[in-house]
Amino acid sequence: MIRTRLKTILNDCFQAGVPRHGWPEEAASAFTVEQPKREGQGDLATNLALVVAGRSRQNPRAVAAQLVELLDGCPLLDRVEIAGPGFVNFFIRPQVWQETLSEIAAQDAGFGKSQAGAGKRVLVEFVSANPTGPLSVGHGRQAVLGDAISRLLAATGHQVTREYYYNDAGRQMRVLAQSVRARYLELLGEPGQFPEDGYQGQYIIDIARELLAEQGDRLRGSDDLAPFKVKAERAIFADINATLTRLGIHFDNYYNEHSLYDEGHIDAVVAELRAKGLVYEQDGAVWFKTTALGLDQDRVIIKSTGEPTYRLPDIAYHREKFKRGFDWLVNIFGSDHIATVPDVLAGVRALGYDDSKVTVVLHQFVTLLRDGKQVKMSTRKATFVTVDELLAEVGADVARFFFLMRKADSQLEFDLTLATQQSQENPVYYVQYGHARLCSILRQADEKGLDGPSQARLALLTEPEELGLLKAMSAYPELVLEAARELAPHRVVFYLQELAGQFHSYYNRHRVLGEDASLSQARLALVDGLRIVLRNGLNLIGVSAPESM
RNA sequence: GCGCCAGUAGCUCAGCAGGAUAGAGCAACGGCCUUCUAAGCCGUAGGUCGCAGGUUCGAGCCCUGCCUGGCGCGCCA
Repeated sequence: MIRTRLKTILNDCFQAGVPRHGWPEEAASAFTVEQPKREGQGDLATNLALVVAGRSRQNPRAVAAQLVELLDGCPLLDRVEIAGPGFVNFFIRPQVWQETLSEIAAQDAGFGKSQAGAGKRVLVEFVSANPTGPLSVGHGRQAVLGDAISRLLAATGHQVTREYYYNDAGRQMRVLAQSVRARYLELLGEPGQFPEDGYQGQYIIDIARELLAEQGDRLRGSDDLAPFKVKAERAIFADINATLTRLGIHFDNYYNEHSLYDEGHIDAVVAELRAKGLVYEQDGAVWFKTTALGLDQDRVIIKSTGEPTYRLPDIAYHREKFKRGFDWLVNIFGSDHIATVPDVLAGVRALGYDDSKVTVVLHQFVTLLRDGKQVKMSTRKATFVTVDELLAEVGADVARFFFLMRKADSQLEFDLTLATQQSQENPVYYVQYGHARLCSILRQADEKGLDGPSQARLALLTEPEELGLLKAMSAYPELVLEAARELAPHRVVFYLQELAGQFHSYYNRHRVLGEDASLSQARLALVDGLRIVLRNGLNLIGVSAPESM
């Protein structure tokens, strides 16, 4: 917040410096304002002089001196210093930090939100697991990541639609239906039908058992897979939705791949690509000439059996996303889908859409760790750990927090031993406990009949820890903007851990409710502000902010 | 063979559009509860940022090559 204000002021100074000192115009967007790492280097610092000097062969310290002169009389600043190779360090007046508390209190739940993405319609596609089985921990990571990214985008003013794309036709579902039928027949005393690549999980048997209860043995002789497919799809989708709900995730829309066929979009895409000379027949299959679009090999889009490969509906689906009027398409995929991305983007480009409006967030895999040892998982043997099993152990808050502790690019090691500890080692509770503590102080003040938080004497907040907290709180809106820009919710998680830590430290050193009534009121204002920021941050990642623990 | 991701403290990971003397949590060691919640705090120790070059005022971050691990390279999704 303060940083942004200072940046604005520096932009003005820069514009003044261009004619007056011959600063190079093109450096306008290159300089930054940051928090220095070390004590004594001010509250904020800029590399403006270094950037300007680097592009105009001037002495950086001389440019810094010119900047300092231009800044003369700035109301935010207590003093400025030129340091090192030409950094300009800013010492902000304490009052400026203290006043942020009034803004936080006034904005309350709105603090941290912005309109940076106003008017931008963005579609976030994630999970998109076909209904063949319960969600695995890998899906869990994706679900939480997609949801948190959606929250970040919404908090920055984007108009967000969360969408789940699925396919209930095709080979996978056929095998699923066959698996259910085999289990059904086994229950009727006819074993031996289980398909080679069938789904082996217990849930298939459960579905078969339900089917048996509902239908008796009347499906025994039929060759029709439809009843098995329909039953399995319904049961599994209900299960998936229940899991997502437990994780606190809802979708605005479920997009069925099949509708792309029904509405003729698949044929239309093929026709369009064919008209552009990007399609040809070979070996009985239809190929998409991706080599003409800069890729290293052509790809089959319709198999010789007449069935499209996943690629074709994927392209048609993206075409529909654009046609539905979205300005930005964000896809969250597991890294095993990496190979499909270039093909889809090529298809989008070939159809005349701007593929720079598609952002793909690829996340790496999840491994589970228990007692320092990796938990072995296999999809085929259905020995993978499901999100439901995970939730039964650790709960939604912990699951969400842990899934967001790493950036998407990093593999995520989920330490179950740490996650199940209801104690100090667990970072989730560390942050939540901070919030509960803050609420507790406010409660105590209320119960003791003390005067509540007051903005009247904020000037009393002069302890280094207090100013440190105010600075951190003031940085929250920028943090949200950056996390949204980078689609990186882990930034919020790290911020919260840091802020909670600063507060715990402050709490142990200074007393909020003390003898001095004015000081207590000012500190209560600080406490209330912290409560708001921690709560808003936790909301942003979908983790609850308990008022007591 | 090719593509993408990763390689930073014993372990798991941050490092914010190239910035100043590289950070956190866990584990280890030593302290702090008659006072607003000890699910907390304070302190100690811990590093050739995979390796080698390059770019520049400045590189963990950018470029090139190599090494290691993960994921892919299907008429599976």
